[in-house]
Amino acid sequence: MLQISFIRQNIDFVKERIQHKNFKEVSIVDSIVALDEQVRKLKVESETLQASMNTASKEIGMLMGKGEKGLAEEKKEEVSKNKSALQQLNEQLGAAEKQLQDELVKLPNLPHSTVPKGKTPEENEVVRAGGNKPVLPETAVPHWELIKKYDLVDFETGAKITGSGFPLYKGKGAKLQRSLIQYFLDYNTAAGYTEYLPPLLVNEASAYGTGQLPDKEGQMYHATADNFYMIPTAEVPVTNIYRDEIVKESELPIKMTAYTPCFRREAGSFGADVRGLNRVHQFDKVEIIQLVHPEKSYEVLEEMVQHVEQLLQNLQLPYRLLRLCGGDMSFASAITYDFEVYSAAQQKWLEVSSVSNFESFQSNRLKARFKDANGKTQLVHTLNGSSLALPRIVASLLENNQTEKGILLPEVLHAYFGKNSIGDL
RNA sequence: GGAGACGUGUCCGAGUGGUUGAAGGAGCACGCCUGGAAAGUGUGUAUAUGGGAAACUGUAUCAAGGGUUCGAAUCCCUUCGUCUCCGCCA
Repeated sequence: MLQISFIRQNIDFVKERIQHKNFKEVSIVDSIVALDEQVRKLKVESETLQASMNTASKEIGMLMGKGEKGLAEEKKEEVSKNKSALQQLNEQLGAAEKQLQDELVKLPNLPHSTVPKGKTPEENEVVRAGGNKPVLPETAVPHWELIKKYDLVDFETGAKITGSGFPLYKGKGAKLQRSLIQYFLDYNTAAGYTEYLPPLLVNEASAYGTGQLPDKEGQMYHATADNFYMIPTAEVPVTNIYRDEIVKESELPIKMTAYTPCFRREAGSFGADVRGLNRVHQFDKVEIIQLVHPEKSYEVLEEMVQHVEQLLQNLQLPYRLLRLCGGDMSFASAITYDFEVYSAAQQKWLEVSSVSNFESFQSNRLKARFKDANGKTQLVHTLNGSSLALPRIVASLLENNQTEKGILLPEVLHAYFGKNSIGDL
C-alpha cells in the first residue's frame, strides 16, 4: 500500500507510474485524493466537537467534586445534546475512511525507474545468462518420464490422496527434496540469514499484511472453519514477524531464510504448463527475506540477486536473469528480477526464483518500522527472493543431467544426498 | 473440547467510574558528582494521526472490537491470547 501522504504530494507522478505497470484505472488516484481530503475535513470537525465534550466532562467531574450538583446536571444536558451530532459525524467519517482504504489497497506499487516498459512476459528484459545448455542424446526424455523410470514421484497416488498437483515424493525423489532444502538453507545461513521454520497457516491479518489479501484471495487455500489461510510462500509468515514492530536502526538489515511447503490453488492453469513438476499445488521452497534501511534497498537487491545467481552456478544449471517489465511484475513489487533455468529435454525456460524490492509498499501495510538516528520512525524496505523453488530445479536437474544409466548430481549435493547420482552409475 | 484465573507503557507493578497518558520501581538517554567507573543525584523517557513555519496543540490508544455513561484502564458483551485443572493426543 502506498503512503497517502506520498500520493497527496505526487499525484501526477503516481498516475504516470502506475500506467507503466499497465494499471488502467488511473482515476482511482483522483478519488483517493478527494476521499483523503474529505476524511481529513471530517476528522477535524469530529475532533473539535470531541474536544469540547471532553472539556465539559472534566468540568462536570470538578463540579461533582465540589458538590455542586445542580450545575453539573446542567452541563450534562448540554453535552448530551452534542452526542447525536458527534455520532453522525463519526459515521460519515468511518464510511469515508473505509472507502479511502478500499481504494488505496487497489493501487499497485510504483515501478522503479529502471523497470522496462511492457505488458507481457515476452517484453521482459534478459539481463544476462550463465551456465551451459547441455547437449543431450537423442534418447533424452522430459523429467516426468525420468521420474517414472527412477520412481521418484508418484503423481497418481498423490492425486488419489488429495488431488492432481499434489506430488507424492518417494525414495530417492524424497531424499533429493530433503537434500536440496538442506543445501539451500545451509547456503543461506552461511551468508548471514537467520533460519526460521514458521507456521504454514496464517490468519487474515498476516495475509493482509503482505498483500495476499484482498488481492489474491482466490490463489490461497482457505481453512474456513478457523479462517486461516495456507501460505502460498514463506514470505507471508516470515515477513509478518515484523508486523506492527519498531526496530532499532542498528538491527537493520534483518536477514531471514525459511524453508516451507507452499500451497497455491493455481486456478485456471492447464496443459503443458502443468505437466510433471512444472506447476503444482504444493511445492517446497526456500525463501530469503530482508528488512533494510530505505537507502540500502537497491544495494541489497543486487546482493540478493548475486546470492541466488551463485546458487544456480553451484548447481551447474544453465540460467538466465530477467528484469521483469512493468506489466509482468507483481502488484506489490517496485522491481522484480526472475531467474529461469533451462530444462533441456522440454527445451523450456522455467522460473525458479523471483527477487523483488517492495520498498515501503509492504511495510506500510505491515507497519514494520525502525527508529532512525533522529528518533523518527520510518518504514523499512522489504525484499524477498526464492533461493530456491524446488520442483523446477528438480525438473531441470533431472533433464539436463540424464545419461543412459542414470542422473548425475552436481557436486554440492553429493554429501547431502549421500551419493553422486540417481540410478546405476 | 469443558471449568476457572488473567491480559496496564521497554520491563516489573499500582490503579473497580471523574483534571489517569496512566502512581511507584527498574531499564534507557542526557547532565551533575568522579582521575575513571560504580554508587549517589537531577532531568527526560510511548505510538498513531490532525492543525501549526515553529513553540505548541487537538484526537485516539491500558490485548482487540463493540456497548453503557456527561465521563471508562475501571461496568457489560464478543473475539483473540496466556496460565491452572480436567478431557484428548504426537
